[in-house]
Amino acid sequence: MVEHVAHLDAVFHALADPTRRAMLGQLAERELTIGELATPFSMSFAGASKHVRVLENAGLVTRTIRGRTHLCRLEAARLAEANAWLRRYQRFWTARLDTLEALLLAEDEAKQK
Amino acid sequence: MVEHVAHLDAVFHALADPTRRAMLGQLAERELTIGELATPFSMSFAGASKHVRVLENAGLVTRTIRGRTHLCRLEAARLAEANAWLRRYQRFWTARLDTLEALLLAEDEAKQK
DNA sequence: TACATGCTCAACCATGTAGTTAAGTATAAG
DNA sequence: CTTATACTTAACTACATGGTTGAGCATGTA
Repeated sequence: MVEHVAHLDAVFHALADPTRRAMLGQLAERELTIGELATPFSMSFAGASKHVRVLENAGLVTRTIRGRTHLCRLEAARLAEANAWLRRYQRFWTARLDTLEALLLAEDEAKQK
Repeated sequence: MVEHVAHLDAVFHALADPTRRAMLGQLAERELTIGELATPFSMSFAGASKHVRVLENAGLVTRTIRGRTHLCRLEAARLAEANAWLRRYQRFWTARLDTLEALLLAEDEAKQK
């Protein structure tokens, strides 16, 4: 919980682009190759490839090279970090989730006993 | 839930900088002037002011001009939008919060009766 | 009135980003 | 062996970003 800071820079930057968010949306359905990720967008192949690279560098996507195709998979851990950061502010927009958080903490304590 | 897309660009971009995230952290404690927001950082006043402008443009901060000082307040609605976007991926990193989500839904249904 | 304070704006610099095209590499298929 | 496919890399353009300094504009204060 200390060098996550650099992660957050990369993750939030990666998420700050609609093309990349859409790519993650696709990857939430199933693993896709670079080509499959590129086709929905009116953009050169190389351009899409660069977006994938950004997602990869942010740790949001992992790549498995299989022959000449590169299979991409959604990697959620860094999304969880971003979510964890945001959760610190949840009390500002709703009290409901505070209750849930309390439930979680209680659950954790129960487990630790 | 349709032109939120542009919001998300701005919000995630604003969050992709450690200085700005730290500023939000300060604003979570209490309202602060631009000067107060600037002092913790080894950066010119004008530089800090520009960061605040970015937060403001992203809708994360509102400003109240009071005499010659500008009071800044955290505005959480856009953070909530970002969180809502992330929540769509929660199932990928934990099952626990799915349960909580189910609880919330059940709660909502109970209230609607 | 004069001066200090809080902040913005404009101009500038260095670097980064998003996109392109073109060429190169490796793998699969004929 | 030859060609098509999947992808990367490099070079380039245009523009955004993060930072600076210096000037300017209100608003307090003496």
